[in-house]
Amino acid sequence: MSPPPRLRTATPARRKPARASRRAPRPAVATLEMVARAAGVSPSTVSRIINGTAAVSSERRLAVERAIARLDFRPNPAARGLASGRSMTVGVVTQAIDSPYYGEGLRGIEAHLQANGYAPLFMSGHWNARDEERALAQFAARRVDGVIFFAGRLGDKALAAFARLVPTVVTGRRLAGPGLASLKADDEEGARLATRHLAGLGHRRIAFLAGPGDNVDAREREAGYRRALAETGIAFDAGLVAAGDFHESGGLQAVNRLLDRGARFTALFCANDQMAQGACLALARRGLRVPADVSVVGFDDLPGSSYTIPPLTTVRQSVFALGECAARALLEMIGGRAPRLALPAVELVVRESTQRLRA
Amino acid sequence: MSPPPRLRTATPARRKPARASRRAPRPAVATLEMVARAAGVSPSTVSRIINGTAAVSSERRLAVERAIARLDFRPNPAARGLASGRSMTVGVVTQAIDSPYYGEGLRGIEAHLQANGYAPLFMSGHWNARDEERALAQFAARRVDGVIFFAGRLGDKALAAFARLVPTVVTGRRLAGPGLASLKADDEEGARLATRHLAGLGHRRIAFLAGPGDNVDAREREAGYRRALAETGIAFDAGLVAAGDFHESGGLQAVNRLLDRGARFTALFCANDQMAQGACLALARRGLRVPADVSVVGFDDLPGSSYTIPPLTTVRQSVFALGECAARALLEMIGGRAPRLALPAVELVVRESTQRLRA
DNA sequence: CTGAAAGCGCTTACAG
DNA sequence: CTGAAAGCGCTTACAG
Repeated sequence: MSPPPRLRTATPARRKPARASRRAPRPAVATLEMVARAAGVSPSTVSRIINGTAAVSSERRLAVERAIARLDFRPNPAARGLASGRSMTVGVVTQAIDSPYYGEGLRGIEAHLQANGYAPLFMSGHWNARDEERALAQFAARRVDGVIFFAGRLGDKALAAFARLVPTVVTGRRLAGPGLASLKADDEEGARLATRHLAGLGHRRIAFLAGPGDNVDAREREAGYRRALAETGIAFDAGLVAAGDFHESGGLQAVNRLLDRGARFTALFCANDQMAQGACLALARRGLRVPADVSVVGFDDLPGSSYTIPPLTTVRQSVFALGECAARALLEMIGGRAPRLALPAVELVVRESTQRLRA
Repeated sequence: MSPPPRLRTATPARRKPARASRRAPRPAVATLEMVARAAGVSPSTVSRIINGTAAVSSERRLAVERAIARLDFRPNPAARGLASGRSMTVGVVTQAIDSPYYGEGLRGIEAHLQANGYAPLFMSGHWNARDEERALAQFAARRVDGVIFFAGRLGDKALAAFARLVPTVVTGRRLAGPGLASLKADDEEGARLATRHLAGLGHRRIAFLAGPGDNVDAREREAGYRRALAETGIAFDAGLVAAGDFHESGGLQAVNRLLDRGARFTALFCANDQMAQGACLALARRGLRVPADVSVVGFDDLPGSSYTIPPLTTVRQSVFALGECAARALLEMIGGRAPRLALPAVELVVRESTQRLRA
């Protein structure tokens, strides 16, 4: 594209005209200097008042505040960032801005950031390290004050290296270092809860749809499944486990494979809700009713999961809270404080896709 | 919060030290001046090369390009924005960053913007004019080069006024003016397609779950429903229409109301997929099978709608494409060109929630 | 408590 | 084709 022309809001780098023409068109936005002139003080003073960076006599303060209001002055963030070295902006590497799972987390991030005067800059990583790296590079170039790395595939090493330059909090893995903090839900505990719920209902043949093997959450969920089996005295049966990919289609295919190879089960724990949804469709197609013939539990509690047919029993970990906590921790780090890394506990949400095993 | 301390990436407003200490810690990022020095040219020349803003002798160009690569130089956007009046940033007012419906559109926007060197700044309007106004004010303060107003409730007047300051494209309504363009899917046509599909299957008693009355899309979808009825010689029956809110819960309640008042219908067209999902649950609870007892059609084709039980027949309007087109149109406006405002046509996606009326 | 001045890292008329 | 210089709109040491 050819370079775009200037906008009406532009502030061209042009020398001031020797003398302003009478009735020059009012510029689109006020500058600090205009406020200072209107209030009869120096720009420094206006800056100090805006930033609360020094005590100022109350009369001046009043005059300045009135001028700000009258001119509807809003500091230019670019100028501010350039002068102060702070951009009041936080980069967020999100894997897919439209993910039903992560979306809520972005909202949590946005809410907390906004409440503290920061603005999020979202960039999609598309679940591949190259795009993630590109996003980080862009963020560095834009001089963000910090970065939230919401899940993703980039290696721990690369992340740690980046964090030395820009304070970073990463989600979905456990990792720490200079400028780096992490936040991780207790996926194993959630999976344990889910599986024990099924066992408590009398089920002994509990199948499991696993997530991608290179995903930490997925692995921990499998660990929780196995731990719960052990705790309830059920022998692990590899024939009841099928690999999935966290998508509906993967859940559907996994159930088909399970059924095709003659696996017999009365309950099914899926490593996430999307797979559970696909699994339910596969079961329905095979004439198996949920929960009459097989009880199904998911994981995540997606927004839509209380309206599936039947409404899905699942494990909730508030992704909104995850986003909020990540943002909070990051701002704490930016502020030079120790980040609080606690997350709300995971909990089981019992709905209508599970029932007691009929004798 | 107390003002955060400077970051490692900061560029503090401090006088240069009288003499640099030997072995000063290498600054986190290179500046244009460093590149210029390394390449033995003036900063102006480096700037011109980067911006392709003037012809430069190829030897210099080579030297500069090498210096840029070696120092991994990336222009500081804040400085750039301040000097040029262009921020290379576009504000996007999104209603809910985690909406299953709009998410895909944000991806479309992001993709097109990124491909053209722009970065999106997302801000949630939460479906209320006050937050939307706040977002616009923030965008103006941040000196974005343009704004995409993705649906929303703000009045046409206010939007038109804003667009005089910053080029704006709005979706979900028809509106034009200085600096303002709009993009609107043909909702009426989509609804007409859906209803005619049902009529074509032999259904005569086709109920309708309407969306919120203050929503343009919702109103157009109702208009399409009525037009299709007229075209196929079916009398409109107000008793077969129930008000909804575009959410699952609203769809569920609307069906309950319909059934409670004894409405009889063999088909149901819902103004969006989320309501269709709630409607299906309500029908299931009343012992009505989809599609055996009632055929159901939705609108939007959400990512999950091919995995509902049964997979939902619906109307697709590519929201991704909508986002892309909006971004394209905006960049065209920013570039002083006439925006292209065409959108891909809506289409009916027939799946398993509809079937021919049994005699 | 307050102002004058330098500086942040760029872009771009201006003058060769 | 190229450089020196001014300017964008702020912040902040420095010096009262």
